[in-house]
Amino acid sequence: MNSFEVLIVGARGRKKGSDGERSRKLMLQIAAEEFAQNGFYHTKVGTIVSRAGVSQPAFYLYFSSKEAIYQELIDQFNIKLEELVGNSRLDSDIEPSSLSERIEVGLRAIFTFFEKNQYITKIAFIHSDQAYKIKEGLTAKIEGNLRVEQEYGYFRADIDLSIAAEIVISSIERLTITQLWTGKSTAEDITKDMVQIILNGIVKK
Amino acid sequence: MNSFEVLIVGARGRKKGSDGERSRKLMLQIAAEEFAQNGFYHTKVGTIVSRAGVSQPAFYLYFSSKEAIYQELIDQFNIKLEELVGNSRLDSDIEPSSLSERIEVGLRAIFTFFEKNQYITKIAFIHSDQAYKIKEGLTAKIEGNLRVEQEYGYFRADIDLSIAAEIVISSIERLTITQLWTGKSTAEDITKDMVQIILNGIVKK
Amino acid sequence: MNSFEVLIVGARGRKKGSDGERSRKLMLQIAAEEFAQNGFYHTKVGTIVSRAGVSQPAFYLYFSSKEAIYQELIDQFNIKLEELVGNSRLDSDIEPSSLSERIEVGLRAIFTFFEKNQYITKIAFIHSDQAYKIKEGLTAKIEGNLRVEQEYGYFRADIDLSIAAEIVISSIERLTITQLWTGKSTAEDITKDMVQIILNGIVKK
Amino acid sequence: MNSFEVLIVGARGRKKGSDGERSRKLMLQIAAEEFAQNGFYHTKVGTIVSRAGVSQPAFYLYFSSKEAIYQELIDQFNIKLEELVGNSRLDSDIEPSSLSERIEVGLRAIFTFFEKNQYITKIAFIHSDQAYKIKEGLTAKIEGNLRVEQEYGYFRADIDLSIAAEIVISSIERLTITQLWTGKSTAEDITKDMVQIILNGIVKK
DNA sequence: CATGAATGAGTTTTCATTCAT
DNA sequence: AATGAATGAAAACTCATTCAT
Repeated sequence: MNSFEVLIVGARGRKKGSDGERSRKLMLQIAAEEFAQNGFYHTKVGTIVSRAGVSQPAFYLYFSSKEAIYQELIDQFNIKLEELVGNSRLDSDIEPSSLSERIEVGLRAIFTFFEKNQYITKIAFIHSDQAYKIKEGLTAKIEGNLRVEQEYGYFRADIDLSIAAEIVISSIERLTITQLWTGKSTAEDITKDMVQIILNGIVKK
Repeated sequence: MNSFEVLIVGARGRKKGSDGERSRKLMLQIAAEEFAQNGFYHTKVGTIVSRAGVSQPAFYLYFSSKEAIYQELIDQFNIKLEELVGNSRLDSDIEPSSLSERIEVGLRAIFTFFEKNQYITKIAFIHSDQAYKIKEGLTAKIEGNLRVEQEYGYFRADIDLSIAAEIVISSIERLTITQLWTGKSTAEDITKDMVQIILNGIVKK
Repeated sequence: MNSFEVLIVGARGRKKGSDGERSRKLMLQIAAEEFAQNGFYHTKVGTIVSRAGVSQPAFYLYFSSKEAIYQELIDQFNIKLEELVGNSRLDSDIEPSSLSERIEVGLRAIFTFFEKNQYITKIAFIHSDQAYKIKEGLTAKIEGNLRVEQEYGYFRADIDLSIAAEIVISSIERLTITQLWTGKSTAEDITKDMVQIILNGIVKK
Repeated sequence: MNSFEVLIVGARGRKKGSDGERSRKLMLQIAAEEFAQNGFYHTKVGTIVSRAGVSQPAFYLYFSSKEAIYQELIDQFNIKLEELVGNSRLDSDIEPSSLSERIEVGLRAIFTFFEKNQYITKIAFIHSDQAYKIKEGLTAKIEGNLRVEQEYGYFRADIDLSIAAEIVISSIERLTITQLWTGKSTAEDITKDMVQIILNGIVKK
């Protein structure tokens, strides 16, 4: 930045990066909403910028393409998800709490996360092309956790844990959509019901 | 008509399934493949017609719009699904066969159906806007069936059957995609594993 | 027509030209209605044939193009109009009837003609590109008639008869549309009112 | 900005009438000409933009559709016509000038207006679907004016003024087309001739 | 006489993206 | 940091017309 530019910026009294960063954040936010509600193709760059009150070129100042902003939202989701599940290391040192309680902790965390991040979850986890990969990763994680429990002898040995993990992940997805996001049920209740069924089954013993 | 023409006509089968009907069927078939593989927006009418070896206007001879042919494929799925589950009346007179066997019958039928109708299932059941409604209907059906079993005392009374039904439907969807369509597993095996887990849970008793 | 064709026709038992001629007439009729009501561009060949219950190629069996059938309707109008005004030779041998009566005869004939031939009048006289020419011809005719009367000393010498003729022709057109075709007035009444005004003016003397 | 650029900008008039506005005006102008000369259907958006030296999308930057720009021209005509006739309030206090002079003033104004606004007059007043309505409005206005004169005793009481108004309006239209726009006659002369005939008729007294 | 099937040649419209300033 | 103005490239759709039978 040469002295001339400094003068300009000084004259306009900009806090460094402030205005631009605000536009950028705003567009991301609006894009999340639009993509989540209308999907990638029905979301127009024009809609995003006009809702953000900026011009079309402003969009390309911050995002290289429509794909890019979409991807950025997916990345956002991935990072947050990583923060969530990366930490939940249910490995070897299993706590003394009851089995279902332990599992509920993780499940509830996911539901709560999906509840709080509805837009990007919808985009990344439900609709994007990468949803398959993301779910695959999460499934592997869950399968890993289940395997630990199995090795500890909590679970039956004749269960195909990859199938079990798929059931868990798909149930999370669907219950999030049909129960959580519709307000029909809370993260707490869904978690309880789900764990109950998956751990013990539905058959009367 | 000389003998050569006779051959041609014979080869083309002019009589059975008029030319028009053949073009129509062909386009539907190609469209199913394209929509399933590339989605609605990436599927171009131009691709469908060129693969079908006809001109663009020919498309509009048989379908009023791109949306219309898409919807027709969804309707096709819905009709076939209705034929499948409409008949599976798990009514009062429950047979003496074992519980899991009974349930497996229905589940296997669905997996087999999804296996045989991969394209339209992908379109209608996985990707279309109406997928939500379709699943809702199927979920209700499953919940109804479960409720009958519950009334017969086979299932625990404290289970939320709507949640159970959601778990079933979402598991079917996911396992179809990850196991069945990838060839990782057969309808038979998936059914067995799924029923095992959902009926009895994964916990060692 | 060779003997083979004769056989075919004979076999089908067709009265010569009957069927085809009927289709042709029917299409002309429908076309007249459609063109009059919706104009040239909004009238589709497809609409004409489907209303006539025939196939598209049948149209081209009788008319070489959409333009051609349109032109044929205009020609129809022109022929009929010619029959009408060609005869009305108000030349030298002027009858002893009163001036206005003489003029009314011609005018009433035109209004009645337009009333009976609404569709082709609308097409040829109001909307077609040739309307200008047709009106020009009719205007010249009227001017000719007026000139005869003028020479006989019935009309003022300082009147520009070409302007007068234009006023007559345009009034006929407009009153046909707004009074006659809407049913607001009859040919008889319009004629009287019009002649009254144009002969004597509206000023109180 | 160097002195050359200054020249250019000056030449292009960047400040006054922004570039966009200029493109818009230009397209409106060209469209008026095209629609007037070739009609709605033979006028292609492609012709307008290529004559304006811009790309097709530029058209849609300023007009939502081909219909829209057509309508805008009609609106333009209506507004201008309203300015013209809205003011011409022939109210109670009729001036001492002669009757024909009074009427000539209004008529001449219309002819002059049509002469100066040939394109939009052709479009809106002659060819558009709304021409009928527009003429209806103008006819009512004229009839109103005539009625005032009639009440003042200038006109005969036995005249159907709605018919008279129709004659006036249709004559204006026709004489505009055949005399004014062809250059055969001037607004001044046509007005005189028309008023003469309509006020006093063509009969020698 | 008649048609089922098909198409050439447009035409409007859309949208992400960029240029010049 | 920002934008007014513009566009390349496609896409869906239409319709008069014709071919083969």
